[in-house]
Amino acid sequence: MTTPPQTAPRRATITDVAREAGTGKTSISRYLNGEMNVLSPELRARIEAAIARLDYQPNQMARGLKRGRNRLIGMLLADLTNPYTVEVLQGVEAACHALGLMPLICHAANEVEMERRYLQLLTTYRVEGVIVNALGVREETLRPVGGGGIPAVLVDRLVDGLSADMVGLDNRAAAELGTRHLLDQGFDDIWFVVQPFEQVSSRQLRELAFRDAMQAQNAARAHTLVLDLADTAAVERSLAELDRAIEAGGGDRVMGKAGNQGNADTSGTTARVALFAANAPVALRLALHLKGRYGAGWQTRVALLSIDDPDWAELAGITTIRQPTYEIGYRAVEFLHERIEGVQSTARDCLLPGELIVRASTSR
Amino acid sequence: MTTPPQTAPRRATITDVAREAGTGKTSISRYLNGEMNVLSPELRARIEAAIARLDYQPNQMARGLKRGRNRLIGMLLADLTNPYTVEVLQGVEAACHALGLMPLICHAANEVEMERRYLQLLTTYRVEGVIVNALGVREETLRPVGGGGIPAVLVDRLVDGLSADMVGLDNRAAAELGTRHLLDQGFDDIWFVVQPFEQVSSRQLRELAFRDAMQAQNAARAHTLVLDLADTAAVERSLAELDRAIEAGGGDRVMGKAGNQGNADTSGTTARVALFAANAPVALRLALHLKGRYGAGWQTRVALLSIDDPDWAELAGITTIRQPTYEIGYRAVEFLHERIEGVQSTARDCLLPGELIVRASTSR
DNA sequence: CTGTTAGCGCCTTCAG
DNA sequence: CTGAAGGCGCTAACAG
Repeated sequence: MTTPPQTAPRRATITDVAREAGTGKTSISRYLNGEMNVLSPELRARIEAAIARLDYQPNQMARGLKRGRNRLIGMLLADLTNPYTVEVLQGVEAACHALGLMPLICHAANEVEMERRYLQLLTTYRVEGVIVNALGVREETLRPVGGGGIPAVLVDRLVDGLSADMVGLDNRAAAELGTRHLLDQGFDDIWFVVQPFEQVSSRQLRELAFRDAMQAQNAARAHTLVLDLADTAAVERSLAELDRAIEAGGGDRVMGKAGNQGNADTSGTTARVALFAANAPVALRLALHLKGRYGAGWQTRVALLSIDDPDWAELAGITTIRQPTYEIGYRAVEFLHERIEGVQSTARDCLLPGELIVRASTSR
Repeated sequence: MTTPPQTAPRRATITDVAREAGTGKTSISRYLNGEMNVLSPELRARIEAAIARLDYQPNQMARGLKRGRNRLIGMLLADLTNPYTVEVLQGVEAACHALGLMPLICHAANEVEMERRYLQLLTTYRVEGVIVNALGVREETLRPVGGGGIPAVLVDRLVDGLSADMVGLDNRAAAELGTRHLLDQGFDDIWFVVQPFEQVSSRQLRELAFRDAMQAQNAARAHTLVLDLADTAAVERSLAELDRAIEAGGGDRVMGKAGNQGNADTSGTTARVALFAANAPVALRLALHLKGRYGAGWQTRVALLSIDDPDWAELAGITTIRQPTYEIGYRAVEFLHERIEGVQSTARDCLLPGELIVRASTSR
């Protein structure tokens, strides 16, 4: 109760504490680092008191400078607007917490240039490692990091030419799961809608797996539609194409595979159309459009399934494939931590399964 | 020149660059700090070359240690799951970027204990200032920060007993705007739904302003319902209460004000019920419930208006009051920056207006 | 214009 | 068990 804090009192340093405790800096340092067995209980008590009295808190920067590790790791995020990202982040934070790491979160807001700059900034702060979930990072961009000795772990997407640990959804299995569900429900004209592929490997993988799954099932009508959310005009055109297909009850374009084998199929009869969104942002855009066109009950008119399970999915009644986001984040940090501690194995992949959540939109 | 650096090539230091450029460290430092007018073009060129050759990047930690400022600011966030938070963050990042600051983002995930710990951690990293959007931070918790000389700016909520700059929505005006809109649309039995007030001043302010607005309009039926999203059972009970009110077409509880003055009111006739959500998380919970109970077209059955404008609002067709989130974040950083630069004025408030966005749910 | 000399706050030998 | 001395990478006076 005797602490009238008055004028911006310079924060106490280790020297202050040493003086206050009537000892040398070394002992304070030892205390801070938990080397209790090397301190007499008496000294230890004095130090404790001094620290409390001065409200001393060791300067992480100085410690980092000295021993070369500051417990900071970089977390480069392409898009915090995507619920997926936030969820992954929760796992990252939990793991960091458990491992005594501090994540430096950088949000590139879908701008490749930003990503580059942040990456550079991170090295400047001498982070011990980096977790990357970026849009356009190429091998060269990551050179100063992955190459320069700073360990890196990729989340959700690979970087071509870079060999690093990666953790994310098992895209192939997820796309198969979704496709099969739609086919099982009797949909036979499926449109896979995805953002421009760019450097994002997961988009490519999902689309590829979708096509493969369709082919494996001898399903005739597999379409892929690229939706560039950043380009309004392009979006309009793409959606118009979709409308035509939906309203024709099938549409005449058939991209998926070549031949329809013996399987009973629906050629001739009206096809049942379903939309397969590659992720939540796409799904939202589609839902908005469908609602505008078919009204409140659009879910019963056209089937929509999406990878990602944003909080509004339940509200909109769309079927989803939920990613184990928390675990993805957690594992990423664990991987990174191992690398920081010196593990040298070749690049590892950790592919986690998604979970199908069926809702009104696809259950007749 | 002896051993080609093969394993984890230690990052180049200023000393390395000096040697490489055949000069002293001081000149390098001068170069780094842009004191070009004090360097001969010749030397400058040599330095430039050396830096490029060594891929040198100054160590921010060391710089910070030396000059006492590391350009780091703390950003304490109560809930990244709330779109509001992410939007504010975008403004923060933009401003930081413009001012050469680096935000250290800490996500407390609605846990008061986490907030305390992060705040402490931030001081440990010697951040130059802190932007706080927390759930349960009280004056004492912020003592090591606001009191200990580190400037702090509050976002969206005040901290009792602490005098610091604050920026956020003009809650009173927003609540009035919403209330008036509902009344104008002919709703006369309005339920304000809000999370437990706890230490969150904005929740209290909104509720208070709502009641005041109702009273000013001589509107008889003003109710306040507290929805504790963290407590499933409690939520169920609260929602059941709401259902009763909605289905009675009015309900018998009247909490708002005491007397109904001369104004024409609806007593006797069936009242038109409307729900006023204090923020997006509440609105989402309400929407989910209403959809479950009244089906896809629930928006036409019961009116829902919410402060906050999450991306699914358009999809759900609910009326909202959009906050100037980006600007809130931007201003917060500007305030903080001024404080860091030494501005000493008394605590300032920056209240920004919200914007009403009318959608199906409240427009008959 | 340029280099030398001290530290910033802390940790780490290395002698007591 | 304890303390003194040196240095991490960088900047900030002072000399030249």
